[in-house]
Amino acid sequence: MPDFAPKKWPRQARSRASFDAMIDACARILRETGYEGLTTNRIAERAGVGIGTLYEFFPDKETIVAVLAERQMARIVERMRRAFADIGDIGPWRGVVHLTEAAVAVMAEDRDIHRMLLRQIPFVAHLPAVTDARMAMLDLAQQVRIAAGDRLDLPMPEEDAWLIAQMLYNTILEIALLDVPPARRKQLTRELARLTYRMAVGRDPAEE
Amino acid sequence: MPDFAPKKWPRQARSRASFDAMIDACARILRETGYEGLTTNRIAERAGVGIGTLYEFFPDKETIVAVLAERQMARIVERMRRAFADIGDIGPWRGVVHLTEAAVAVMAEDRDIHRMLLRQIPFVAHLPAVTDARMAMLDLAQQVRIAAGDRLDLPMPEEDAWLIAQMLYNTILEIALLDVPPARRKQLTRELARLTYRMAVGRDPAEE
Amino acid sequence: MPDFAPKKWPRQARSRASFDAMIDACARILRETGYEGLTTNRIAERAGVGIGTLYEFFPDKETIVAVLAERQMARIVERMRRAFADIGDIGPWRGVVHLTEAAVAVMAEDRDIHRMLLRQIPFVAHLPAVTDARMAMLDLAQQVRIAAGDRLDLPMPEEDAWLIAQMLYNTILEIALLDVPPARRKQLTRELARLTYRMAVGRDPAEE
Amino acid sequence: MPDFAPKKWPRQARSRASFDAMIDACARILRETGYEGLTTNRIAERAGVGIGTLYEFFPDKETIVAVLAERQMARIVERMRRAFADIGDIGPWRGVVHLTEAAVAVMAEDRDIHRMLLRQIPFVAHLPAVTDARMAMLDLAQQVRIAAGDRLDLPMPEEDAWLIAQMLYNTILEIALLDVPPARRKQLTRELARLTYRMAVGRDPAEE
DNA sequence: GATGAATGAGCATTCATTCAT
DNA sequence: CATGAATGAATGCTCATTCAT
Repeated sequence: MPDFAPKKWPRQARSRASFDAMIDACARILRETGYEGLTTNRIAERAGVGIGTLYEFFPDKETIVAVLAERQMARIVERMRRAFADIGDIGPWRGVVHLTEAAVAVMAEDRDIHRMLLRQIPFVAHLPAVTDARMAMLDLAQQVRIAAGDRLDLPMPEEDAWLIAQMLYNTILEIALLDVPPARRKQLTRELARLTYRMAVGRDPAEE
Repeated sequence: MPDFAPKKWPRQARSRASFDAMIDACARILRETGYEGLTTNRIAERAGVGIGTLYEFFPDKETIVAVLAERQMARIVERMRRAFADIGDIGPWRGVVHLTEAAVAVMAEDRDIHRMLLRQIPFVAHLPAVTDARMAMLDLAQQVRIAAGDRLDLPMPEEDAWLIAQMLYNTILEIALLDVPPARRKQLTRELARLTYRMAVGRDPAEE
Repeated sequence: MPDFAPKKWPRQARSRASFDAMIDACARILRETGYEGLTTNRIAERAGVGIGTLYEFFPDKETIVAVLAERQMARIVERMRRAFADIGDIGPWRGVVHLTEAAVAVMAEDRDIHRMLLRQIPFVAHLPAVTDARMAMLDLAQQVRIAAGDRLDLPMPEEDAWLIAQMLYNTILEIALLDVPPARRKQLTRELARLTYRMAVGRDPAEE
Repeated sequence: MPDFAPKKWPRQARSRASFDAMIDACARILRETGYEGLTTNRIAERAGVGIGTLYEFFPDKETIVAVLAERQMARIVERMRRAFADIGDIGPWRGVVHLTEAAVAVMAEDRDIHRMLLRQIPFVAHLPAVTDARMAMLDLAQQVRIAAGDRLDLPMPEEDAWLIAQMLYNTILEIALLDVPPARRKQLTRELARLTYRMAVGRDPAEE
């Protein structure tokens, strides 16, 4: 797996503007035409820079996509971090709901770009930034476990956490990409939280 | 969404051989070089037929992939059908385990091809044959519900079934594609069954 | 210049039916899709015969078109022959008008097919059948000369006849292919006859 | 009807050279092999540029031909303009002769290329540049009328002018494409002028 | 540092024609 | 006689990438 690193990072303001414009153009083209409409020449054109400049910063097309994906994932991770900070002592069940809702919300926000990135461009799923974010679901799973106090009595804690993380990641994404009204999405999200709680704790949440 | 139907189906033995050889060559090239190495000329060459013959049967490259995917999905569906027939009265918990194991087993069998098809070629996920198979997971979810003997008391049956189906499909695929020893895969599968049971029934299976 | 002769002419009724069906299919496809939509496979299909049968009769695609063109030209020539026979002693000016009108009428009748044949398929113009028909205009030019009694006093009779023939052929075709109401076409035709008369005789027709 | 415009016009000297080389290669190949031997790869090769460069400037093969045709037509129009300017007060009959001779001369000059362009490539006839040049014959027809000093007394001035223009355009082209010695061509041209004069004025030119 | 003209390997696809049955 | 499955040379065109300016 190549590492998809830019040839150089922008140092000065002007460079940074070009760099960002290219990432931005990439996102816009992706939204408008999908991955098969994405060409390096088009990116440069839409970014208002020469094609030569593009290759000054990026070694190849994939890297531009990778950087875009990393930025998106960073946004998601950041938002999740805040959500974790939020939960305080609102209680275990409400904590789970809050985290799940936060996750669905961030991914749903830039729905189109995430759909392209995560569903239409195979190599993106293998980007460290993405697999890391995915593995971050383990924390959520862990959280549920804690929420349950000491009652988590699954026989294979590690494996179960991994499985729950898989299920959460995929289903959160699935819900987030759904083209339905926000209310509907919230409904499904809550129900997903309940199922997650059941999985981890073995019974329904007492409260609510 | 085009319908990816062959221009014509083979009628005679000779045609059938060519047709199958092309589907087969497609699978082999996919395994060896991935989707970006798959070209119509290469398929024809590897199948030992002229490129013209390929276009005699298939209107384009995608359709060959689609037919390959359909065949694979048909194999899976068939195997699942047999698994459903198997369960008889082995009891609810063992039934769930049996079905989950069967699902993982079929998908794992042709692991490489399924990885390419379902993870590397975006449009395959939208093929009717694939979405149908995916929706068939609803049956498995339903089965778990029945296994629970009326004890299923989730507040939104339809939504919950959909969610469970999503989780099962994605996680089964995830496990099946894992490059681990069969024993490990079996372990994870069993654990997935347990989590599924918990989700649907709200408690651990009594027996085992 | 190849001679575009069929490999064999149909001898029996069944053959003749196939042969005609192919010529016919050729005309229909030409009308519907133009020359670039004309393929031998399509001709065979539309004619309801196997592609092999087509090549049993015709050595190549061009020959089919050539035979179609010949048939059309034969129709034209035949009609012109009748028109010549018609004129009798209706007087020189009316004779010229009659012949010109007849020519425009035949070509206009199958306007679409003639447009394709004579304007879209370059080699058709060089077919003997076509150049012959074209040269037949010399007769019409001659007729005008006779119509003028002995007053034709052009200095280069042969060259003038050739020039008049060129002008007549091209302009008759031009008028015939015009997509205008028949009345308009008739008007232009009459006017063409007048100009022709002027050219050949050097003054306007006395009668009318 | 597409508009056959280049994707971009050459701006710098180097571009201009490539551009012209391609148009030139197109003309050469046309002369040597006819339209069916004209392929984009061959044009690029003969022009000494990469095939990519060709598509940098032209969206498709047709457009190259169209630009070549436009250049040829421009040459013709320019020459005709000069011929019109020439006539001054040389008298009506000599004016007509001069214009007709000029028209035949320009077209005959690049005989081979015009034959290919105007007789072998159907779509060229429908190019604005060509239909415009054709309609310019109306001016010549008009000129003849003026030359006649008000004596033109045809009943349908507009229609007659159109008819005369058709006859002139087609016959001038016919004469120009003839593979005969220049003297012969001149002879026919003069005779054509005489016939035109007769048509328009109704009598032979007095002078000469 | 930025540019953009130039590149060319490579791809999907067509269609006239053959020949074994 | 008729067939139609099979052919493959050839075509138009794309696009990631380079490098001279």
